[in-house]
Parts: sequence; structure tokens; C-alpha cells
Amino acid sequence: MSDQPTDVSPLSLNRLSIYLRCLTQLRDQGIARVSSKQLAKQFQLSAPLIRKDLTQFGEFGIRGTGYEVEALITRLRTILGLDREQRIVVVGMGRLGGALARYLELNRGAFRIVAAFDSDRRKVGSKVGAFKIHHVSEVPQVIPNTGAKIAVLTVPPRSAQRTCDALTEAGIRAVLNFAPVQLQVNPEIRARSVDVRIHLEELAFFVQS
Amino acid sequence: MSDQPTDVSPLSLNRLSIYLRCLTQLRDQGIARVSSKQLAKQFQLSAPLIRKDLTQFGEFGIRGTGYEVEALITRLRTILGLDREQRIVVVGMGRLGGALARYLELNRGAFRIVAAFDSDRRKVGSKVGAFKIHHVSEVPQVIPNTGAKIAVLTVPPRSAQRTCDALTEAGIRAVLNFAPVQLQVNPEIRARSVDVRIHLEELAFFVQS
DNA sequence: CCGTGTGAAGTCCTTCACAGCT
DNA sequence: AGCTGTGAAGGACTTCACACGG
Repeated sequence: MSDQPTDVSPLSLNRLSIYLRCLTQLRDQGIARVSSKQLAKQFQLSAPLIRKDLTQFGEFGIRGTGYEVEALITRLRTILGLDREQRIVVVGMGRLGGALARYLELNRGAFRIVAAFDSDRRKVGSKVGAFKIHHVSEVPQVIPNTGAKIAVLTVPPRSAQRTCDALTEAGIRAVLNFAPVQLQVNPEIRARSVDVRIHLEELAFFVQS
Repeated sequence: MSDQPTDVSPLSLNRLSIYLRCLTQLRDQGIARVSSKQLAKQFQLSAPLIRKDLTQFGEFGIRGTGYEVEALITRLRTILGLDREQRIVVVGMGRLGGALARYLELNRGAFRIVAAFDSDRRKVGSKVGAFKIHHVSEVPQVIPNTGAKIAVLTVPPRSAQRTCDALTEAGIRAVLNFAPVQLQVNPEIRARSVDVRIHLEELAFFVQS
């Protein structure tokens, strides 16, 4: 589709998101140009790393001057696909799912929730913001119509893998999983897990010393 | 304090948590022994990697046989510090903070919430489960008394850094941050950020192709 | 002169291959 | 024979140092 490199390391990709956020802040402060050294100082990173991350996608710095904030923001948004609307669905409207949905509605950037799902029949049918809650069994019918390619998965661990299979079957290409399980997915599907317990256990280890 | 290696890579450490979870499942299924190859198959990892991860802390496998599930669980819990009670505080009892607190109360392993904080005076004073909600300004007084060393930070981005400073000042040694900002902390403090937007943007990139 | 872009060096992590125990 | 533990090889990511352009 575009001539972007397709083999970008996840670490580098996550940093691009961080750069984008930081640049947006700088723009709001009225700053028009910034050097990699200045950026590096703001969040603990190294200047050459920032330059390497950026040059994967082309040369958009000006030697001797730095980067134009506005232009770089635009470029990063395009790279990340945030210039297009990204339709997402939330599966599992419990407390966490509800909180995430609310957050995404408030901070609606490129991401737009187009549907939600839950297994609790009492929740089904109600509207939250601009989208409706469907029963999970309707995933195969509803998802293809929405055109969503990204799903946020906040169901109980027991049903996570089953639900994930249904989602990919229905055309979902990427899953952000909050259930504490290791999802098994085909290589063409991208799954990212956010696991609070794993993070807490990591912190518990460090607190010991 | 113990003779554990103090320089364990975060990646390796996170895998230890994953092993622990998987081993617990195996135990519940009544499996007493397991080989690194079997473990590797369950979640997409390699057998030598599992062995390397484990041997950092000693040799607790049996050649020709594998690992004893129960013994390995005990060992991993000790390594991660989960044999002791880990007291944590939740700062910011909005929707996300509330959902996380609820989750941690239900799945109370080694982690016990001993206090919560919020800036909304209407929430202050109420009890959620076994802990009380204090006003954020009370952090300096309350935290030292609880003995908590880990904090979960779910406050708005604007106040995240300020709150984090107050927490470390009050004796908190590790912070799990959900606000979309890069926290600046001293090297003796461990901060981990979970940022939904960054993960979604990573997925948006992959969905493009 | 300043800061980007980039090959080369260095570091960290993973995989490999096999020695050694059961 | 089977599987762990481990030095050595391999790969991935980061840093360094400097050439090049503004």
C-alpha cells in the first residue's frame, strides 16, 4: 500500500508514539523547531536513537537546524496510520472495558469505537456514547459491517482465547488483550497483551532489594 | 538481603511471571513434572530460553526428568517476592483506578491494597473493600504508616508527575503508571508505564499493510 | 559551527549445540 | 535415552564517531 518499511521493531514503533506525544506538547507550547538532543533530554532517551528511529521512514530533519515540529507530527501520524480513522471494537464491557471505552471516547484521536460486546444480556442493547452494546454471539455478524480491524479484549480469562478466535474469524487484524492469558494467534494477526499482574510482579521483585 | 542476582533483564523477569502463571495452571490440572520443551510449547517461547531464565537463580531442574511443578512454583514466588505480602496503594480512584482496585481485591495474591487516594473530596472517606479512600494531600502522612512500597498511579496526565514525586517522597519505591506521560524518576525508583494509546497506535501501524 | 544521517563498533539478548547427570 | 545446564555462535538493538549539508 505504501512504501513504508514493514519490519519495524516494536520498541522503535512505541518510541515513535512517544515522540508524537511529546511533539504535540511542544507544539502546544508554541515551539516550532526542535533538535534530537532537545527531544532526548525531555524523556530519558539518546539523541542518535531518535534519529535512527526517524530515518527508517525518510529524512525529514534539517541539518544544522533540527526538525520542524508541525511537519514531524504530520509525518509521524501518517506513518502510524493516525491520519485515517481507526475503527475499534471493545469486547467485554465490565469495569475495565467500560473505563477504557470512556477514556477512548473522551480522547478520541484517530481511534473511534464503533461497537461494543458483552456476554451479559442485561447490558446488551444499551448505547454508550456513539456506539451500541451487542451480545458476544453477534461478533460474526456485526464486526464485518463496522469495518473495524482492531479489538480491545477485556473479557474474563476463561473466554479470552475463544473470543479472540471469533474476532479474528470476523476480520479483526489486531487485538489489545487485557486478560491475563497468553493468546495464541496466527502470524498475520497482531496481539499485544497488557497484564497488570505481570507488571506488579516485576515491581515486587525490585522492591525486595 | 538475599543472594539473588540484582541485574535481571526486565524481559526475563516478565517471562518468569508468565512461567509462574502457566505452572499454576498445570498444577491445577494435576501435573507434577514438566520439561522446558513442554513449557515452551504452551506459550510461544523457546526451551533454551526458559532454562536460561531459570538458571540465573540456581539449578532447580532434574536432568533427564524436567522440573517439579510445585517446587518451581514455590521457587519462582520467592524469587519474585510473592511469598511476602506486597502492600500497594492506588492513587486516583476514577473509573480505571476503581476497576484496577476491584480486580486486585478479587485476585488478591501477594498484593494487598492498603490505601487509596483521590483528589475528589466527595470520594474521600468512603471504604472500598478493606481499604479507605484518602485525599491526595494526605499521601505524606498515610503512606509511611501503611508500609506500602508499590503504587498504582491512575490520575489525570496533568497531575501525574507531581503525584509521583509526592509518592516517592513518602517512601514509595516502585510506580505502575497508567497516565499517558513519561515519568521522570530517580534511578533508585522503578517506574513502569502502561499506555493504552501507545499500544493502540502500534496496532494501528500493523493494520495498515 | 551546528545538527542530521549513517556505517562501524559495542552491548544485550536469544539460539545453538553439546557436555553431563539421571 | 531424555533433559538440564552452559559456553559459543548468532542476531537484534543501541551507541559511537564522523561525514555531510545548512
